[in-house]
Amino acid sequence: MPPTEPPALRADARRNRARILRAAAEVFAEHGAAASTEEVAIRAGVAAGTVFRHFPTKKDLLQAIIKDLLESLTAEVDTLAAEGDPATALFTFFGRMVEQAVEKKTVADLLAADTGVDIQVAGPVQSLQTAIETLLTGAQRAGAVRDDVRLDEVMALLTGACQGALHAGWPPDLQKRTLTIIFNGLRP
Amino acid sequence: MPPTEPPALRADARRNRARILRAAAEVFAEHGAAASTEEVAIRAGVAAGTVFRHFPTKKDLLQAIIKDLLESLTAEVDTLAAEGDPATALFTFFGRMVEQAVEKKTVADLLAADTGVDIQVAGPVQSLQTAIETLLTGAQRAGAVRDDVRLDEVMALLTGACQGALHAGWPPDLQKRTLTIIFNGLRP
DNA sequence: GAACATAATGAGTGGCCACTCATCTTGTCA
DNA sequence: TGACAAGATGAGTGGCCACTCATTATGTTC
Repeated sequence: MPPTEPPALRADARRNRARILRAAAEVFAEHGAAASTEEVAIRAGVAAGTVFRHFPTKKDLLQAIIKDLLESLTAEVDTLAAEGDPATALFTFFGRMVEQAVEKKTVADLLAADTGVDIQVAGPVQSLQTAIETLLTGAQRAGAVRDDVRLDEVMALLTGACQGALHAGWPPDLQKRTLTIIFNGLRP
Repeated sequence: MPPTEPPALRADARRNRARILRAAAEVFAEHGAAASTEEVAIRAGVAAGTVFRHFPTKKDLLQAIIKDLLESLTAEVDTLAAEGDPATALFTFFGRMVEQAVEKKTVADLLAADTGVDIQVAGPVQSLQTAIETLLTGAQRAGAVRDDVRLDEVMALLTGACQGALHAGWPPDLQKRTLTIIFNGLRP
């Protein structure tokens, strides 16, 4: 059996935990992983100690946020894979991802391995990758992407575009034009 | 007249200044802009105070390094423009730049505007851009790049590739394959 | 080679930030 | 409703780091 379920949280604890997660998502999105835990506590309307009671380490907090983010991205990919046109779904996702990167510094920190992509988030990362792989093979079957393009190249282009867009602050139309070039490179 | 030339440095001061610049280039290349000034001082074999005598602010030191880097990159572009095949010079430079980014975190910090691309380095940045523009128009005249590709798109792809390569630590063959896709996207 | 300006030194200083803990508060449950 | 465990609080603590300054050393000049 799993090593004994932890006892249920008290009502106020559950409420505060949720507040902290919401606040942290906002703060890290705005200021990146460099934002202070104090800032998160303030935004959550909670004392600093409370944050550390729920997340013993800043890294734990960051990884909780990143895990959520990964899961929502994976969900988005799954939706696209199920409902979208296979010939364009991959490209649509690229656009969405770059948009997100510009508005959420968390995305960049997630992609920049140094912040600590640890065993804790390895699973979600894997899920996202396989979801994207589905998009890729779908696009290839539809003849929208060259057959010799591999997943790691797609991931590389994706991280490059996100990092570039965030750090250099690409305006929307530059995002579009740049992605168009990349898409051209992917097409047969 | 320019507001009075500062008096010549003493011999030891000149020597130490050079040492500090060399040490800083190494340290920032290895650890990025986050490296401490203390570390630079140690590597230069000099007391911390001496570093601050020559560069009153850490930012000043960083910008001096970045300025050097920009100038050497510009020189490299100029050489390529003068000697290389216009049809491939732009692509060659892309490869060189990404290589550099992987081995020098300074490059990434330079491209990540937040570290402080200030008026101080605006000139060198401009020079590099115009040099790259020469490469671009050369490649377009040679029919190697589509005519509707603009400089800002090339810069965006370049920063994206560098950021991605550094942060995700692309191995050399992934660098090559990814750049190939980008080059495909640029071709007519 | 003495006098003096210029430079080097390194032990502070202050600020920021992750993290702790003794104390007080509050939800829970009999 | 009272007792108690679980939780919240916020003033520390320690470590790191940019930057300072009184003191000491060294190049330069006549």
